[in-house]
Amino acid sequence: MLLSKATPKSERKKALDEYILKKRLKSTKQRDIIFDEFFNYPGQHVTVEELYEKLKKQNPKIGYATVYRTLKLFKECGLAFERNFGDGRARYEPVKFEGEHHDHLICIGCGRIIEFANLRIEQYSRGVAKLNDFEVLNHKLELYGYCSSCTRGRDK
Amino acid sequence: MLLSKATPKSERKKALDEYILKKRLKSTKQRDIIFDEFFNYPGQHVTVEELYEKLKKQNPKIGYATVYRTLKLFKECGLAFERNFGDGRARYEPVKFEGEHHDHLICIGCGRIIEFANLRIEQYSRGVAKLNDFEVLNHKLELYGYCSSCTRGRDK
DNA sequence: CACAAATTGAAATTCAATATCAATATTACA
DNA sequence: TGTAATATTGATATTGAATTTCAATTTGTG
Ligand SMILES: [Mn+2]
Ligand SMILES: [Mn+2]
Ligand SMILES: [Zn+2]
Ligand SMILES: [Zn+2]
Repeated sequence: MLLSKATPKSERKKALDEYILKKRLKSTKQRDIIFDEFFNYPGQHVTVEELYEKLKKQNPKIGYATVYRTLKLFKECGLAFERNFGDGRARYEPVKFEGEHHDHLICIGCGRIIEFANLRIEQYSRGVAKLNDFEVLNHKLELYGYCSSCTRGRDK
Repeated sequence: MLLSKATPKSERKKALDEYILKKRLKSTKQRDIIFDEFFNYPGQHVTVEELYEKLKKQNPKIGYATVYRTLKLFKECGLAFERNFGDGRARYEPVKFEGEHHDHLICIGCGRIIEFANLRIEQYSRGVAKLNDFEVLNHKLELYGYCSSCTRGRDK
C-alpha cells in the first residue's frame, strides 16, 4: 500500500485552504476541528456518525449536519474518498497522496478491510474500457469473502 | 458476454420450483406472474419500482411489497443478481447461466451500462486474495465514466 | 463598524428498504 | 374432500441514513 510518500497534513491543510479561497467559502473553526479529527482518526473508513460521536466528546456543540457537510467538502476538493461497502452507510477515508487509487478486500465475517493496489488489474480495466470506447474516470473493485481468521473459525 | 448458452426459462422455472419445495415455501400466482415479467423484462438492471409499475398494468392488484420480496427470493435461490450502482436503488438482473459472473461499465452521462467479463482481471483478483490469505466469495468491479456518445457531446 | 454572503446546528423532510398484520391462499394430511 | 397449519399477500407503518430547511450566527470585505 505504500506506493508513494503520504502527503503531510500541513499540505492537505493548504490544499483545503486554497479550495476554500477559490470557491469563496469561509474558514471556520468547525472545519478546522473536523479536519484535525478526520486526518488523525485511528480507524480506516469512518462513517459520519462515528466521526461525529468522536468529535462531540471534545466539542459538544458541533452538529451532525456540519460533520456530514464537511466530509462532503473534503471529498469535493479531493482530500477524501467516499466509500460504500454495502452496509448502507457511506464511509470516508483520507486520500493519502495525490492521484492515489486503491481497492478493497472486505471480510463478511468480521468486517476487516484490507487495501490493495494492483497495476495489472488497472491495466486490464483500461483495456476493457478502450475496447468499449469508454472514457473511464474512476473504478471500484471490491473482493468480498473471509479473512484468514474468519476462515479458520468457520464451519466448513 | 456470451460465454455459454443462456439457461432456458423453463429450466429456471424448475429451479425456482425446486427451491420453493425445498424451503417449504408455496407456489402462488403472484410469484408466477413476477417470474414471467422479470425474465422477459426488456431492459437490464431493473429496479423494484420499475418492475412493479410494469406489472401493475396487467395486474392492478399486485403489491409493491410482493414484487420486492419476490425479487429477493429470486436472488436467494440464485436466479438473480442484486446490483447497486450508487444511485441509491437496488437493481436486479437475471443470472443468465449457472455460475455466471460479469462486471459493469457505467456511463455517468446517460446511465448506459455495458457488461463485460475479463478472465485476466478475475485471475489477478484471485492472486490478490491469495496474497492476503483471503477466501473470496464474490467480487464487484465497476468502471465509471463516459460512453462514446457521451464523450462526443461533452465540453472537454 | 457595517454589509453581504456563507455557515452552523437543530429540526424537519425525503425516500428506499424493510417490518407489521389482518385477510387470504396454499399445502399436508386425516 | 375437508380442515388445520402455515405461508403469502398487499396495504400501511416504520426505519434509518441522507439531505434539506431555516433562523441565528459567523466570517470576509471594505
Ligand atoms: Mn480504503
Ligand atoms: Mn449486469
Ligand atoms: Zn474476518
Ligand atoms: Zn453515456
